[in-house]
Amino acid sequence: MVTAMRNPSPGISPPPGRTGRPRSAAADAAILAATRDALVELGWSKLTMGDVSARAGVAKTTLYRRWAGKNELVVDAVAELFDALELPDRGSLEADIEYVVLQFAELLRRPEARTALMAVVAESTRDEALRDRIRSAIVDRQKRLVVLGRERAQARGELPYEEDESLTGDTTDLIFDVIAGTVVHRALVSSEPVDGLWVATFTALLMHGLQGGPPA
Amino acid sequence: MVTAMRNPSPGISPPPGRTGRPRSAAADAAILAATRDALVELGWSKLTMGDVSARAGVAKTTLYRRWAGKNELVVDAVAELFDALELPDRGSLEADIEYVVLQFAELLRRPEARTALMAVVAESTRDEALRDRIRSAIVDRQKRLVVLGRERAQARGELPYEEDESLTGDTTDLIFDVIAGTVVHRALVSSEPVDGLWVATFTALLMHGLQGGPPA
Amino acid sequence: MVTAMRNPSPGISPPPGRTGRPRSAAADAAILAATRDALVELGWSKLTMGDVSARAGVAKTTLYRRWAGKNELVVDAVAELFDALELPDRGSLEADIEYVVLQFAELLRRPEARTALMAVVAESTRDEALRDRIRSAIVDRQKRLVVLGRERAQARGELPYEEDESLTGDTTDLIFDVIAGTVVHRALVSSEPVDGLWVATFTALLMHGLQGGPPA
Amino acid sequence: MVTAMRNPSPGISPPPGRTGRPRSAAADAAILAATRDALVELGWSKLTMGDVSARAGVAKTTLYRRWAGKNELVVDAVAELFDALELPDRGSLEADIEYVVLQFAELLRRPEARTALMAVVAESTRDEALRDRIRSAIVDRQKRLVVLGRERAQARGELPYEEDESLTGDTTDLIFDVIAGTVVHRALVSSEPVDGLWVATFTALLMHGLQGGPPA
DNA sequence: GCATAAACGAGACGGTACGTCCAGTCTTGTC
DNA sequence: GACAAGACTGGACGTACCGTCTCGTTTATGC
Repeated sequence: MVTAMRNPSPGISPPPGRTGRPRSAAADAAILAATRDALVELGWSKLTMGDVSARAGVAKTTLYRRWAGKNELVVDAVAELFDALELPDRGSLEADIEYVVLQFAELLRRPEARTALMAVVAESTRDEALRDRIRSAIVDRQKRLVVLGRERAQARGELPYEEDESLTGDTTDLIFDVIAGTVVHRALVSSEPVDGLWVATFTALLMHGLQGGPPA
Repeated sequence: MVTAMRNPSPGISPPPGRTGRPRSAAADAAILAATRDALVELGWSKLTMGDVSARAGVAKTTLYRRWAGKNELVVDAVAELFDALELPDRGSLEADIEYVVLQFAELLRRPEARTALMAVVAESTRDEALRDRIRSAIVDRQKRLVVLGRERAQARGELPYEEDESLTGDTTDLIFDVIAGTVVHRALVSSEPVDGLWVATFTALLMHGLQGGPPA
Repeated sequence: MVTAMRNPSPGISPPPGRTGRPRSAAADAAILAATRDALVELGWSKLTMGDVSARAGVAKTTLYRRWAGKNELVVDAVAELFDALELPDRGSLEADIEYVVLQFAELLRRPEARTALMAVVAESTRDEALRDRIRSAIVDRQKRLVVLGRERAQARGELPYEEDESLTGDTTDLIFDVIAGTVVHRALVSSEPVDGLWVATFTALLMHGLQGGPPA
Repeated sequence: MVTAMRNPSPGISPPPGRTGRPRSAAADAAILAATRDALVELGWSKLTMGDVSARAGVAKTTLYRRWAGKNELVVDAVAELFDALELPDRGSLEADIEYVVLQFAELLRRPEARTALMAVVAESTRDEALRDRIRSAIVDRQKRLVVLGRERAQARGELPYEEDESLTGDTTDLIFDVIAGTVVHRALVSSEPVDGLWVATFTALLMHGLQGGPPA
């Protein structure tokens, strides 16, 4: 199982000054939990900072001392949900892919995950800093799954080793975009179920694509 | 060129009663255009109904008489952007796919399209009616491209005819989700460029996947 | 009994042109009745033109064709309530005064009368035309009661004949203002009951004032 | 000179809790002054909460935090105008009455006073709480003038001492209603000038009435 | 008897204000 | 100096009426 270390202190860090009352560590956890609860109940657009602070039993000031705004707070609040994805060895590349796709689809059934993910992506289209934050907190962290699956498949002989190592990253990115993008689109845009049958079909397509030879 | 008929009367339709002053048709066009302009300048989250009405030279009441809110308005405003996608015959399936992917990527470079699409999808995670609206106004309309490309490929002998006709729809949906989802994810989530090289790689993967034999 | 002719055609009169569909007489009555009903139920400030038109089964246009606005409409609607005041001969000046005071107080207990009277007076402080309309439609019409009561009292020998006829009007006005003003103030500003005991006390004060000799 | 203590905290009082930022005292003064200015310029019906807040340099929220609405705000804003009325000793009851009547008439020439007074009275016909507010903020406070004038007149021997003390309040109320009501009616309803001649006539009537013997 | 022309109902229109809600900041007293 | 509390400015919300307008329809007259 892959467990990544997370920065335990989210959002804005305090200056390294030493005097004064230290920040409450419990507050961070309470705030992030309250944010997830509020996302489930209210969704992104009706979630308010005041509501989160009230749920967390914390003053609004405390929120703004740690996060710049709703976007940043929500990214941090949902990022660790995505870290729960894992990739046990199911014996074959095909099984590994099916497993991770189903796992990802299940995550997207959680309202806080689906609404938060799309909302912050939408916001990030006009906000470079937010885009970076999403990438580092969510996207890049999950590429580990693709890397791991690929290494296993290569060890099993299901996939060839990349000759030109400079392309390794590109291929990883492509596979990641195909899997993540297709599942998100199926689940959230087309609004169709990601069930066993569909996953099998999709995986077959992907397997053929991957094994069809080195990309041009 | 594919030209689809659009529902000429967007949003909320007036009751079929015949009396009273008829609604201004010019207002609809002005409002949708103003919405797109505002999306470009302000983005989704800073776009306000009052601002749109002012740009369109129309009273706020007129907006609310026709659309239930910002979500519905924006869906209609951007839907017709997607109708501009087309699929001229480039001679081969591979070329057709590359063309439509590039075209789609170009559309997603328009700020009004990228921000609006993700925002309404985010909202639709808690709003069944909005989800239906997105599907009928945007998603389903663009599946025509997949259907057309596939028919051409079958005519050219690049793809087999589906034996079980009941699967035709499912395969169309899968291809659509893979193409649209992957491009959206690459462009908006991974924030990487959709350039010629990447398109060729992606297309190669897809071609192998499609030709690898009947799915399932 | 005093019955005054009222202008049967309220508000704005149509030009004396002869062709075209004539205005509905029934509409006028329905509108004024609807206005009074709405005043009772909603009061001045919540009464709306749209509501009146709906109650009267009439289009808003029809209202505006006949009255310039809410103020004018309401003045006309309540004016005739005040015409119902009368002054039967009760045998003495004192009894006549008591009778008319009680009658007036009773009128002011009607919500449409009290709210409409004060509201249009308030509006009239910034609207010369409305002030004139109130005066001609309401105030001046009721001075007849003072004139009649005074003539009777003079005939009975209870009051002297005014030697300087140029003062007759002034004295009428003064008595009118004292009676009407005091009753209105008691009922609507001080919010105290105008009952038999109070009326007797007030009348006694007034009697002494009137009989105390010619005003300086 | 009579100076009455005013409730320093108008409108809605904050809960007696002790935490949080205290309300700005300067805001109250600015708001009431802005309200009076707006009344002069716009009159009652065109005065808006938004306009007042803008003039006072204060957010609309701050207004609504302290006053329930336009009515309550205006009562407080004009109440202190009425507190400026005073009753210096002019040497005789007659002179005292003439003085206060002229003073009151002058107050009613101020547009903010005349329009506000009648408007809130009109509204109060359907609003018990507003009626109480008017009574405590305006009406009852000015009865002090009648009480004072009467005491002086009794000290001078111009008026008898009330034998039945339980009637003292009733007589005060009656005199107050007669004076205030008559002047208001003359000025605002009959729209006639309250000049020296009229005041002398009215005062003579009132003097005779008061000296004519104990009422009832 | 048939054209004329105004009145009529319906309801959309551009505006203005409403009273509420939330964002993000500031000002207290307490820890 | 962090914290809870809550008042602060500012701005958008969605609604309600205003008074005007534009339709199609109705209804007295006068040619």
